[in-house]
Amino acid sequence: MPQPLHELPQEDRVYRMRHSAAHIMAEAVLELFPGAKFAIGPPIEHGFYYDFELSRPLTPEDLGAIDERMRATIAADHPFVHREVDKEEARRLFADQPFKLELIDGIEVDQMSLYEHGEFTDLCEGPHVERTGQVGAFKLASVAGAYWRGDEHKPMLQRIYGLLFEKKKELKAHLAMMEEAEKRDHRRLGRELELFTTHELIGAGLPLWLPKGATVRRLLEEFITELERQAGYSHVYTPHIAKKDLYELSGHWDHFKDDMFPVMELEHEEMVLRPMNCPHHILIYASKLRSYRDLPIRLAEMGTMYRNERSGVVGGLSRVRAMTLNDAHIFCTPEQVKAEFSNVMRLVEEAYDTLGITEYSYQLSLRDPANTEKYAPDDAMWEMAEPMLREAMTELDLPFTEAIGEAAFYGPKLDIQLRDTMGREETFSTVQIDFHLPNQFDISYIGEDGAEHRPVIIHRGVISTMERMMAYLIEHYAGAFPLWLAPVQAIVIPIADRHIEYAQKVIDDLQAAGLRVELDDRGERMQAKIRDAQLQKIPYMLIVGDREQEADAVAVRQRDGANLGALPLFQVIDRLKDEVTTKC
RNA sequence: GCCGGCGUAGCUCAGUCUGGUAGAGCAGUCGAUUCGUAAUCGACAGGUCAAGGGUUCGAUUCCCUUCGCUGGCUCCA
Repeated sequence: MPQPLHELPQEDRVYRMRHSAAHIMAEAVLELFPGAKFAIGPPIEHGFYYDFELSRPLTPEDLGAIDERMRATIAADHPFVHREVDKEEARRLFADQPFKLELIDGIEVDQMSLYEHGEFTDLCEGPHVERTGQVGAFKLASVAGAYWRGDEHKPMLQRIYGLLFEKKKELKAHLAMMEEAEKRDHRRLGRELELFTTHELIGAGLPLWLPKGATVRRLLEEFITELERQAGYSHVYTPHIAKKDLYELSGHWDHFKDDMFPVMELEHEEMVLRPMNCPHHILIYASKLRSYRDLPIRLAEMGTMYRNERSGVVGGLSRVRAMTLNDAHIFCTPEQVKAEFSNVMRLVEEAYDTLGITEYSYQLSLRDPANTEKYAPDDAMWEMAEPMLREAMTELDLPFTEAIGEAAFYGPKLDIQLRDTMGREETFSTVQIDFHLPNQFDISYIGEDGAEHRPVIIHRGVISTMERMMAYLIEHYAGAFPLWLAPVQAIVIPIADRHIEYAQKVIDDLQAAGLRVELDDRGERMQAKIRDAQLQKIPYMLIVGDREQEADAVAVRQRDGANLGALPLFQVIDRLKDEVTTKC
């Protein structure tokens, strides 16, 4: 006897509701589009989807009609009935459903599990709710294209996404949360706060950093560069282009060509924009004879590179075609790999801690053994590098998941994943163990024994690309950067024109103390100036009127609305400088 | 790259379905106001309706192409 729905844990109940709603939606689509072919429809985070092949594209208006049919099914409160048939029977039942037939052929056992409600039957493992009336609160969200079985060489189907929660209140809360998330979308705040912009004439994925955004970026770069300097890195500069031959040697041309901009023909050579910085750094390593005493050598650079991302994926700052990576390559002996790896992880933790990044996950990105042509062909290398990373993570006692097929072409990676406000996951930090490129470039060091040895390269990016980190931080702080990162740290607001002279003196003192300040000397009322400063998310508003002028003071209002009242100017300067130093 | 959706002033959006060359708020400029913790008042200015082509007596509106933005899919820092 199955357990009644209400006795199940909440997680299981919602899972069943989402799964069942997908069936109900498929039924509605089949009714409205006779002859529709349906593929798969699983529950997902926050809801469900179902993929269909239809005679015409779905419009947002179709969603209304589908929604209505679904509600009728829910009101009818049909029971979900489970039964099992053999393959032959299943093939007969789904004779006009090619996707289902393909699924049936792919199942090992002969027992086919079916779920029915009303007139609708689906090939499905379950489990489901008991009756259609139990599916909870849902809303059809969007239509999208999706490849059959996630393979871009297979036909593209139409996917309908739905949101579903057990209670209406939860659905409403989720919708409100999404609305809030939209307000912190870095593309929107980037425009409102004048951080970056784009222009058609420059091109997709090629953002322009405005003065305020550039200030934040420069501070980030200075921050990480200083951390690296303390951690024993040497910073270098290298050009953004090189001969194509360089990338033929490295293997990029073979494995990464599709992501590179087309070749530029010069008189006698072919040049390319670099898609990665490693070859340049390797040639710096190779520029002189190295001794084991020199290792590890840690070469770092804000490395700007160019990738010909497919047009459908670029957008905002998080996916661009010109990007600057907080890059470094550590050349070390095999014995030093683990220690260097844990040093990098410590650096990541320290950087994240200061930037206020607390939610992230570790992903061990491995090659896909079933698809080895995507990767450097040296099996022995992979068999050595992958366990090395796994062991290092275990020794550091850090939890991680493993992702098959996510490795770089030259080696496995440890990726650190963050989620944006809309819940999309992206790689930020990455640490890669590379035994491949040292061979390609035939680099070496002289060991204690006087013989040549092959170094290992650790590729690592700590705070990702400036673009992606900026996108993350804008959303993370909702544009309200902590004082040390704020492009404008304080704005001085004179109440009337007769206070401008004193306000200018306040500005001078603040600037002399190294603070980034602005003067609002517009002929507006103080309230309007406060409102504008508030919308610009400036951390401190320093208001000066007769009383402050008299006392060599400023009235301090914080971005969160707190009014600290009049304080002596020198005291405010100390307070701000202190807050900048502690980066909190 | 693929499947949808969208592109009207710097920004947010009316108007497009039912073709007759555009309107608001905010921002901007100018003037008045000189004000005590989230929007002072008034005037002015601002648009080859993304670009190109087609249909039409006539296209912002209908059709096609390109570009850009956007939600997904695939791919990735």
